[in-house]
Amino acid sequence: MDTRERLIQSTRELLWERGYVGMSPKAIQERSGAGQGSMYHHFRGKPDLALAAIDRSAGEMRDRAETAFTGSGTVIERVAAYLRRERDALKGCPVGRLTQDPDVMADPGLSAPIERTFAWLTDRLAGLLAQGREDGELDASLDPATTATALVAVLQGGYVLARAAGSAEVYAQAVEGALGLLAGHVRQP
Amino acid sequence: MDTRERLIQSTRELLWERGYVGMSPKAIQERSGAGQGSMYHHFRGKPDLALAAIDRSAGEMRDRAETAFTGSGTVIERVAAYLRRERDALKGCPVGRLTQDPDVMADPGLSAPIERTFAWLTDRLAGLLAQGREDGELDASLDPATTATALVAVLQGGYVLARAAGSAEVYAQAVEGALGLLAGHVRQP
DNA sequence: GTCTATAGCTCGATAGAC
DNA sequence: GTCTATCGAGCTATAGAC
Repeated sequence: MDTRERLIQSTRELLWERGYVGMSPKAIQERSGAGQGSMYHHFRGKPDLALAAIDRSAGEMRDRAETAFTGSGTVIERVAAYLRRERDALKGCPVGRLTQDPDVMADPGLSAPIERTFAWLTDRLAGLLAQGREDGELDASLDPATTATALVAVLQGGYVLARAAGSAEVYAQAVEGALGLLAGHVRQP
Repeated sequence: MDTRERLIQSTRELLWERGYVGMSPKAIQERSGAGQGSMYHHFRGKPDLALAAIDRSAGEMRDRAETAFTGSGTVIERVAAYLRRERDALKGCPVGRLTQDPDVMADPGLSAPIERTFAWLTDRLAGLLAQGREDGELDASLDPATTATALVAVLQGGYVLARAAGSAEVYAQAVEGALGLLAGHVRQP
């Protein structure tokens, strides 16, 4: 891995662990093994480096979701697979956590990829639910858009509750609760 | 409002807006109008002041929830009233947002009130759902504990999505999606 | 109780040698 | 490309006068 790549990876880790306000250029340098001059040669500064890191994390999050959504099985099975996918619940969502960072949200360049990622995710999931409704797999009364938003919110809130409790199990409970609620809208074949 | 109280209120605001790592004693002093010496006379330092602020915010959050839970109406009505209660969605949850703060979670004294608050909230809501099930208002298939966790997660995640989208409306959509899912488990009278 | 002064450190960035 | 030196500002806290 070259220096530029190591800088991006270290920044991704630090943004995940400490957020933007809690992350210093010095910490990035120490973790990546790059020197001061090296960092400022490859990137204009902290915001520039953070943007590269955020773009990378957002792209990865999107790719993983798409993999689950395009998997095999019924709509409900694919949604369940996405929700139950293995996650490091105690670390939180590397993208979602940045919405709590004042300096990230104050910078339109940094907040835009976050906004796009969640807009895409919610829309994609809503499309999947709409398809399940058309196929007769899901109740006609189920609203795809609000339901999709609620499901994504369960994941993001699950991280919050897991961290609050200091237990990844709480995340799993939130997911099972959501799937239990969803089960009431699945039509029996 | 005396100086000590102004310090606590200013700290609550800053923790809400910027989190613990993003909040400096200097900012607290400027917002509260208290001087350096004054702040360190009333509190031992930043962690001590933050603890007082967190305790206050957690207590308020608990009181508001309890008010909704003990209101009039069926269980579903009270749960809906709690979920739909007016909130400043774009500001996020003053307690939940602290779970993303590395320095808060690294300090057991600061994280304990957060853990207690969410444990209480989830348990209280689970008890309400259990009662609704006993009363025949809710489906017997609904698990109170996981459902309660999912509902609290929808709120916490709703804040995340609202901030990501820059729109309080997204929070409302998450709530309506959750209530729509819950509706499938309400027994018709 | 509140003030000012000061400490020692880190922040985010720039400069210029190699 | 990477290094070291340096900058001005802000950080969290302590000291001691009033």
